[in-house]
Amino acid sequence: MLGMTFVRAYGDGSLVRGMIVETEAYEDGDPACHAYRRRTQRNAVMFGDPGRLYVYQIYGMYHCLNVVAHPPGIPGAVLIRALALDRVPPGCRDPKPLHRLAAGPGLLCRVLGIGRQYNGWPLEPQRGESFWIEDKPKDWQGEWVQTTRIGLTQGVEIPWRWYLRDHGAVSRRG
DNA sequence: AATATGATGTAA
DNA sequence: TACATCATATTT
Repeated sequence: MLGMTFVRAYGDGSLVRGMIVETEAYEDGDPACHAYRRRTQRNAVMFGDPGRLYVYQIYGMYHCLNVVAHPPGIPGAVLIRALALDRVPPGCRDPKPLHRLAAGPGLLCRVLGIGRQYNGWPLEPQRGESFWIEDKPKDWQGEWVQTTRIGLTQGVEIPWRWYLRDHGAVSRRG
């Protein structure tokens, strides 16, 4: 998904695009995955159709955005950790430079107004508010770096974080 | 530059 | 009790 573009369409028809510059992956059998133990109300979307949004709240004040990645019945998702936005989203009051506005999973949800109301939403254009992902150009080139995931206490050693090398919108390097 | 802490809701 | 975070404060 690195290099692809996540698009947020608002009810008034305006769009904000963000190139995906940092991701993490979570799957069945992975102790850091919310679906590690069993299906619950919170993680149910991860057991459903791929290409839907899995949005959860974390630490009481942030949300994180994932894309369901496996066939129905097999939990797994990709956490979008950072986006390089093409413009300042409507209503944004964060004074940081554009390339830092979505540099982190909690930040990108906050600045794009993504909360649990979008849990389970399909990734496809539709009337009103919607979300989709656009492929990268055919000639697109980018070098990525693979590391361990951030903020975990379980599955710490699994190297399932990727980010675009030298991109300013990455939340942190290393 | 690295480390600590508080804000805060909800799932396990 | 722990947590897929972030901003701010404090210590190296």
